[in-house]
Amino acid sequence: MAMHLASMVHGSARDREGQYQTQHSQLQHANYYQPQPPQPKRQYSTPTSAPQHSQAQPHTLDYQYQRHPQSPPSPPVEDQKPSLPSISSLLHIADADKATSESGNQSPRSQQSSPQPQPQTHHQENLSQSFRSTGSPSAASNHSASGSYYLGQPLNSMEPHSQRQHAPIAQGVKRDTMPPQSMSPYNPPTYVQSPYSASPGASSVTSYYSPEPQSYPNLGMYSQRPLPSNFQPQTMPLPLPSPSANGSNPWQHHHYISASSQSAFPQSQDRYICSTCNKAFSRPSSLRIHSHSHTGEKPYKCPQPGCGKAFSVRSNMKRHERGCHASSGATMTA
DNA sequence: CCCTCTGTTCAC
DNA sequence: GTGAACAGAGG
Repeated sequence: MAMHLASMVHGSARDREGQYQTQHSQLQHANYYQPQPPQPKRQYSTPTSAPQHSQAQPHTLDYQYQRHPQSPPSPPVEDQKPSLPSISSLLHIADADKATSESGNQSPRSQQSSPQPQPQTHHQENLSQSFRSTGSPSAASNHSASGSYYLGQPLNSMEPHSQRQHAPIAQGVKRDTMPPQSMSPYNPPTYVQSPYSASPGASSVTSYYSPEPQSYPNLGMYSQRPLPSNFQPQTMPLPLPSPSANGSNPWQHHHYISASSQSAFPQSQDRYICSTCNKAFSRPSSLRIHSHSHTGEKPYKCPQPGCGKAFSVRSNMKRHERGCHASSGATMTA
């Protein structure tokens, strides 16, 4: 797959000008599709789902979608983990004044490299990541091991259509307690690099697609649970506990579900839960697409010149083309 | 086995 | 006409 992506990335973007269907390539090309650049006005806003983004796509939430639930992008904070204070600084400190207790905070330079507002952020990050990982504190330190997405975005926008047909699980769980701030582990401040290809792991991981102009809200937004839809979410130690404070990890004792138990449940069940609306999906990709409804992301733009419409779902865009530009465009190769 | 992509279908 | 979810196909 990786190679596949890679190949796509290579010769795609321009190859299919008419198809603009290389999301993969998008990650490399900031302008994924926009055959026609001039589209100053917003086509429309989605009143239903994304109240806030009406103003602009650049959302507050970043969504770095990593394709591997189990190997999320190593957050920059981790990457650029506060390196130990340089010896010189230490010396300096010891020498001059320890009172400053520089050691207490991040090394000065680490801050510059990773604009981490406060250590807390890091904490919460781990927290949000870990709590669903498996409850294993160790997982917290390296959430990459866990396979969990979490869709936790500031928007409280509940699903407009409210769980269309199934709202199996999580319904009972109240995430509202989740403060937006704590929700986005990887906040924009964390990445200052280009919004595109924001995925920190882009370098190493085949961070395939990051079409949106704004970096992905990231996995922080999603939660993948190894649990069946019928499994009660009560185990979810979500919000409140501020374990980091006292060191006693709440997750520690709360066991999710044993492997054996897991096997008991069909894995095909909805395992990916949108933390925003608690809707469950059986596929990560579905969840990702779904997330667009919350974020208002519309990565797929109608290639037809003059038509600035954008869609969050590719097939919808295609359909739009067929329907609206069938006669005019016919750019569709297929 | 898991994932993404695409087309289809439903609901508004 | 469009948003959104599902299911099948393909990798």
